Amino acid sequence: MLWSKTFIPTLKETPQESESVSHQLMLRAGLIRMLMAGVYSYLPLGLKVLNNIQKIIRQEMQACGAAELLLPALQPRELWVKSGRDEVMGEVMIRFIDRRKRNVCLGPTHEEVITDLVKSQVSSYRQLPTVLYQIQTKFRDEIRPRFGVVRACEFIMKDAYSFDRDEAGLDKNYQAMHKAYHAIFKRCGLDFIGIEADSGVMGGSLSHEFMVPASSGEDIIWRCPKCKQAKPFKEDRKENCPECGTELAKTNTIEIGHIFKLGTKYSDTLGANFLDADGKLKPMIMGCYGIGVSRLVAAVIEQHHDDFGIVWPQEISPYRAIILPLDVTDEKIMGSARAMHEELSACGIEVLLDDRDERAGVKFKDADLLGITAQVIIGKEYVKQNNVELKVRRTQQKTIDKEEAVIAQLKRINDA
RNA sequence: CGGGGCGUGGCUCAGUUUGGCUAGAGCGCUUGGUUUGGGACCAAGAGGUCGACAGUUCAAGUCUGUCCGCCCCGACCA
Repeated sequence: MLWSKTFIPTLKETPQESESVSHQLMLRAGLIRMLMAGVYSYLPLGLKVLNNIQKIIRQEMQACGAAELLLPALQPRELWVKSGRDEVMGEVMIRFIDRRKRNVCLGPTHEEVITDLVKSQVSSYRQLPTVLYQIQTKFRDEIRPRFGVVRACEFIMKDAYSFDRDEAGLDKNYQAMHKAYHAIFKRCGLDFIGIEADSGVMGGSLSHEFMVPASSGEDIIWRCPKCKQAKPFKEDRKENCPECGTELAKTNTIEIGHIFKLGTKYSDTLGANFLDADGKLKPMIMGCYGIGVSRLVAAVIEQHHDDFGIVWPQEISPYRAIILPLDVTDEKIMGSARAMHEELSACGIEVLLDDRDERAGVKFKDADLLGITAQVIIGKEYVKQNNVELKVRRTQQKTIDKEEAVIAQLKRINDA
């Protein structure tokens, strides 16, 4: 991709509309722009990161046997009245009346819709378990949207739902999801904490939250600074670590995922029953599993940045590399840059070529700000010997090598 | 919703305390020239209902009132 053909409006100065690091960097690096409080546009670079995260999620969901589908965001309010959550959701759910005078709402989550769907299509124990998921936009009229994409009124969520014949089946699916979540967050380069939690409005017996330590985090967790194995706590119990006695440390965190054992809460209220082998009608045993996909982007940046900008973890970097020809009027430099761009693109490796007629300093600053994992710098002196520089964003270390060698190295990194 | 802060070209801000002539700066943008390895320099330009409405006044970016928007602290959550 050529820089001139995409849309990456970078900001030299920090916009005053933001206070958290991730929000500032997302604005400065041209990932997002605000339309109104809690509502954001994802620009090409932001969308690329989002897509990379979604790709990881899809792979791990598939690995644990979940099938992808897409449910409507526009829903009949009636379903929510039936489940009893029309009242529970209160002002958070956006409701309105359409031209046919139908009472509708924008889905803040999808337990009702999925249960209604599965109920109408599944009637036998032979069809269970069924595990479905979607990646979709949710609408929540938050009391106070903040930290940019971290608490937004319109955001992207991955939500999965399991339907089982019995508790044992639910246990199995719950464990599989728990494991998948670990895999997803690890691949996103996150340092995270799994913690047992309240089920809240979702209801049900057991739930786990996945928390990412970040200075701007809204949730506080207490954990032992010495032994990481020790169970973390959500409330201030003023206790010392049960393992080693050390005083617990306060950690600000962002919640990026939450999984629940719902049991029969929704199957009961919405009548999702199946006929079991013993000829008896029984309610399906449910679980639901959410990941805040757009919020994950912010969480990753909170953990992966330095004074110069974002430092993307390998797998979610919007591009594998950014090529920086330092003089676009120089035939040799541009020839080399284009050749590299073409060869890597031909191998399916996505690279960004900064073809802007800007001074070297501007390109260096922007490249560091964007945080793409590798930078290929092509300057006048090196290009004479067909050499280019490869800079690793994370370490800022540069190595000089032949063009072909750098291409080969980038291919190796991509395969890894 | 309660508490605090802010609103002036695309971005960052000065000017508001103490009202006064055609509303400023830096960055960005356009044109020309000189530059060219860490956000260059010179020159000439374009770009503004000073958040909105109402009021006070000879005169309002500046004073008063109402409203709107955004940010931060609390309850909610992925």
